[in-house]
Formats: sequence, C-alpha cells, structure tokens
Amino acid sequence: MRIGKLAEKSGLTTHTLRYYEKIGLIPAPLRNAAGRRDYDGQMLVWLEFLARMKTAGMPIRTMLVYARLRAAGPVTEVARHDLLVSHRAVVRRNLAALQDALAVLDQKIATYAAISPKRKTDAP
Amino acid sequence: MRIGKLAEKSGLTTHTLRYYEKIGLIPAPLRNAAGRRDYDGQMLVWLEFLARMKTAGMPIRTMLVYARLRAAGPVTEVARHDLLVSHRAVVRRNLAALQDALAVLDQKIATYAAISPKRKTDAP
DNA sequence: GGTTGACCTCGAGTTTACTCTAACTGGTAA
DNA sequence: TTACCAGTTAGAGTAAACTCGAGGTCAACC
Repeated sequence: MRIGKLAEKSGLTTHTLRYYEKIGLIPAPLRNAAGRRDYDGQMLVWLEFLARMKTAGMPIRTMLVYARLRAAGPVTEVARHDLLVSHRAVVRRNLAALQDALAVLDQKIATYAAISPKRKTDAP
Repeated sequence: MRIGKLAEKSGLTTHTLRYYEKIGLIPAPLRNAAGRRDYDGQMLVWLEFLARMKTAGMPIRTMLVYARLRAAGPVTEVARHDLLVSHRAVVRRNLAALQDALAVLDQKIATYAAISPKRKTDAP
C-alpha cells in the first residue's frame, strides 16, 4: 500500500504520515523499485491504536516511549503494561473532569433556559 | 485583591492573568493608587467558569465569543444559551470518545496482564 | 535610608503537533 | 511524447496557549 492509500484509510494526511515516520512514531516502511514507501496492513492497525491513544489524551512523547518499547520486543511487556496502566489513570481523571464540566454546562444552560424559555433545542 | 492573590486562588500564574486580560478574556480591573490591578471577588467566579470550559475542551476563541456576549448584557442571553448548547454537544462527543479509548486501554492492559501476570496493580 | 518583594509594561521565546512549500522524479494515460 | 499525478526530500511556517525576561516602579519593613 502506498502512502496516499494509507492516508485515506487512516484519516491522516501524507504529510502527517511522513512526520510520524520522521519522529519515530511509525517504523520506516520498505520502498518499492521507484523509491516510494510501501506499507503493509499492520501499519494501519498500529495507526488506529495511536489514534485511540491520541483521543485518550496521550501526548506524542508518551506514544514514542511506547513505540520504542514495542520495537524492543517482548522483554518490555511489563514496562508497556505499566505505561498503559499509568495512562489509564490519567484518562479516568480526564473523564471525571469532563463529566463535571458537562454538569456545569447543563446547569448553566438550564438557568439561561429559565430566564428566556424561547426554544426547545435541548435533548433528553 | 491584587494579582498575586488572584493567581494563588485561581491556580493560574500572574503572567497568565495578564495574558487573559490582554486578549480580552477577563475585563481589565480597576487600579489602586500605585497603579496595580485590584480585582473583586466576581473575577474569581468568572475564572472558575473559564477553567471549567477549558476542561470541557472549549478553545479560547470560543470563550472570547462568550465573554463578549456577556459583556454586551442581557440582550445576548439567547445567543449565549445557544453557544453553550452547541458546545455541550462537543463535550458529549468527547466524552463518548474518551470512554471508547478507555475501553481500548482496558482491553490492551488485560492482554498484557494475561501474558505476564506479574503484578496486581490494577484497581477495581 | 536602603533593600526586599510584589507589581508594572512590552516584546520575545517556547511547546505541541502538525502543515505547507519548493524543487524534483517516476509511472501512466491520451 | 507530452501532460499529469503521486510520490520524494529538506526545511520553513503555523496555530494555540501560554511562559519568560528585561528593565523599571513603589510601598513597607529593618
């Protein structure tokens, strides 16, 4: 698979894919006869995982640590486990903070609705 | 209240408070005889609201829109309501995505734990 | 009366994560 | 064969949100 196809499938741009390669977040793929990058299906799986971790608020430098551990083979499984557990704690805190903020929003919206009950845009 | 005290209470730095003032996110406070900023208690309430909105992923430019509407008085209440409702939709999506990411993390952690069940660090 | 410590302004610098440009090459379709 | 499109590199530029530094003022304590 060439870079354009992978970009399309992953939802990233070709620029971003080369950038990820440059910083070591994805391994450098093989090249075809013309010198173009030739990715295999596993790369998409890895990119999807990265996208999840990004959604989970993991900064690139942490993903890099994980990527390097992964590249170092099965010896690093405990370290990877620990890294994920530690990030899970972060995600749980963020989740709680977001739920809090949502409650504040709900409340604020309710007061505005009470002041001027003009519309019925509010869901459930 | 001078800027150092407000910084302490709000958890921001004095640099950040002046920056917020410069971009119009907080109103310019009165000055004392010596030309120093003198904040009232309402400022802290506003800053706490802004902090919540920040946690909720609202970018500063959106907070600015809200701040300007607020400054324009009660005529803008409907617009403010709508802005919050629209951001609430964003928060709900982010919340769902974060929950998804948490599930992926949980699963990944479980596979690592299965491979090498060395520790019992995982909470409930 | 001197020296802290908190405050002032203005402007430059930093971090994160891309995003884009320029100049070039290689394979394919008309 | 010419035009075009996808790809290549190195390096510069961007946006968001701060963050810091230089050089100065001012009131209060010792």
